[in-house]
Amino acid sequence: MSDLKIAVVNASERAERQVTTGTRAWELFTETPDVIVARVGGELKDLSYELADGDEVEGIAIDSPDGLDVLRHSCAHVMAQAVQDLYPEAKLGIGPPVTDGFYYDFDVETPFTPADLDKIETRMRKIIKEGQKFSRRVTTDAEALSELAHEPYKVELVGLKGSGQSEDAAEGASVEVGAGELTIYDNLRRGGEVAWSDLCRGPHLPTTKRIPAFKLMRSAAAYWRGNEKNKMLQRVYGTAWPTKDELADYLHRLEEAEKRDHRKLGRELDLFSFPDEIGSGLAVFHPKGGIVRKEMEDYSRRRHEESDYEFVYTPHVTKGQLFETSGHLDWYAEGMFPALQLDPQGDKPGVDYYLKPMNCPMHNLIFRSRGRSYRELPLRLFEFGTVYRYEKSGVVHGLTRARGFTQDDAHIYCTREQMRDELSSLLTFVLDLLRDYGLDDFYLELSTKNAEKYVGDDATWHEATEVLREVATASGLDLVPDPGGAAFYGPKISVQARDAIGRTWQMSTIQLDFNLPERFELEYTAADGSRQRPVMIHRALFGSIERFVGLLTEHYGAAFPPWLAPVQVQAIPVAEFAVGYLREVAAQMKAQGLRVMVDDSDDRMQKKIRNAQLEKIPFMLIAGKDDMEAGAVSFRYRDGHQDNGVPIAEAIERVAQAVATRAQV
RNA sequence: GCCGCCUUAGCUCAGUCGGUAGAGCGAGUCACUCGUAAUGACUAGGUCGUCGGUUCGAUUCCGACAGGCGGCUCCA
Repeated sequence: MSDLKIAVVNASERAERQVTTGTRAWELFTETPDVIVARVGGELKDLSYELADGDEVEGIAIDSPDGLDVLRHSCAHVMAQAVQDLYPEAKLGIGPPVTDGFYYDFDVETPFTPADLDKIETRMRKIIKEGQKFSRRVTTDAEALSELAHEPYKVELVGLKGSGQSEDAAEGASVEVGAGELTIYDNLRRGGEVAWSDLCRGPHLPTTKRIPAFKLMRSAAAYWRGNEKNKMLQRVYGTAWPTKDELADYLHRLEEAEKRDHRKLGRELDLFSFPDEIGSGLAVFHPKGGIVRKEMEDYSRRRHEESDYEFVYTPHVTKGQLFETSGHLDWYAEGMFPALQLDPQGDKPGVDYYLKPMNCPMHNLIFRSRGRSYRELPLRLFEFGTVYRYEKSGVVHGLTRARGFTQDDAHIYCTREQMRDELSSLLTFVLDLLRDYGLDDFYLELSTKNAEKYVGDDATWHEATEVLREVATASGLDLVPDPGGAAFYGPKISVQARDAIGRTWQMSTIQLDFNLPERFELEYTAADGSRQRPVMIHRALFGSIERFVGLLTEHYGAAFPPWLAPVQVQAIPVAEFAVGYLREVAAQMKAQGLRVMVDDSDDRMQKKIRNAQLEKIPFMLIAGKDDMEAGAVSFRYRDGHQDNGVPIAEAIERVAQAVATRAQV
């Protein structure tokens, strides 16, 4: 038996240790029970890993990002074991950790019901209680293939690994088969008996008992290897946490998110609806939602005016020829509503008209309507343009994924020399405007050329991409690369925003287009009299106004800041005698353009307060005898705090000020 | 588009093991006039998503379709 020199490291310290041959990683962490795996030389290893000379070992706690992944991955294994215990015919797909949880895919005859999930969960608790050991075993492709002969999907993964394709086999497949050696994990009962085995790269928790808290969430179908041509498997989603409290917090967060659902709030607060009679994915805005939307649009319009955009209007339908020129019918016909055929003559087909899926072809026609000079550039054409896309039935979702929506769309035509300044000021413009709507947590994504699918020459792509990268970097925001993510016609930056409860939404896109200027043969006359092709930039800030209304509804939980609130002030008389007095005050506020309602219903005051509270109105203005005698009013805010006896003029000023500064109250 | 689940009053939901339905909120009327989250009483409101099948009889069972929800795929 010889001695090994190893080092135990963590973020702040490094300790050299001598241990004997055969020492296992767990022996280094007996004092730190929250360590569940070890990182050795950059790779995560089971705690049963046998140390080698020179190893640098870091204990990974269960509540660290890597630790959580291991916990959830192990929990997925326990679930798969439970499923195969209960349904022996179930074939295993893959079972990786995901954000906040895990899933495992199964091929079963009949899909799981909620009652099945309860049974599986009960079985899992039993397995966890047994404290089965996750035991790693190295195997060969041939051995694995024979051992897993009854698991067709695992066999397929082993085959893909052999051909070096495991990385793109499926999202999550790399947790089953890695690039290196092939391993199987046996779950051992106390006596050493093998309870269950699964092809897996690991690492895992030491035992099933180390799963402190979990819950199965739902089952749904998913295509094998994410390809819709493949068979549908049944996917069971679960979540797992280092403590029961964290599980409870997580479930609470989901509940809170549900309360903010814009579809629910839209109905409750009478903002918008989706009448079946109109069709799936097509919204109508009610008066109150109309105010939110109009305020958003009005402010956006004003800012665009200040930034030298010119406003254009274009129709919603057009002859198919336009979309042949633009290429939309080649590339996106499936996503467009079918053609309307006009004026068929006997057996001769008529002319096909299409609802527009994008505004750019129309804007190009405006550019092309007469000769353009370099003196006009950059030319910025802006439109709230309503477009229609035939979204597949399963993806339509409230205002966020609709079949008819309005883009705050602009196309900027500039010279190649102007491109850099234009993009730079554009990004600033975009971020400033989003901030004015109350979003302030952003990062950027740079989508670059897909080598398989693109038009235009490499030099242009390179230049444009680098300009986008410089502009993005200069913003100081995090920049996430999205290699190969660009559309075929040009690279783009997209702005991602985090909302009040930490969810990210893709917001604005700024996209170069090398395709349409060619297809439409756009030209301007340069200073030297030559004809030049302009650079074309597509940009939308909200993407879709409907979606942005939905996003802000969820961001604010419908408690909009006063400037966006459908009703800014609800005036509530203590009793009927105060109605006239409040009408007087309300009239003065209305004269300043404020949105005020006087609740003169015969409800009791308490009920009126409750109603205004439920409607999330920013200012309640209450008056009774005391206020009337003092020429004052009393404020009550959404958080319940009060400010009594405020002189009328001061009260009006307070509200007007909040609206003017777009403050939240 | 694919898989599963769901659809009863304006909203949220009970209910009918096959014999045409009920609550709360909301709406309307009346009474009450009250200082910070629900005053009381009464009234109206449903061809139980649509169409077809089984049945003496279907809101209930079966099928198709539409719409919704959760995922998957997709998102110019």
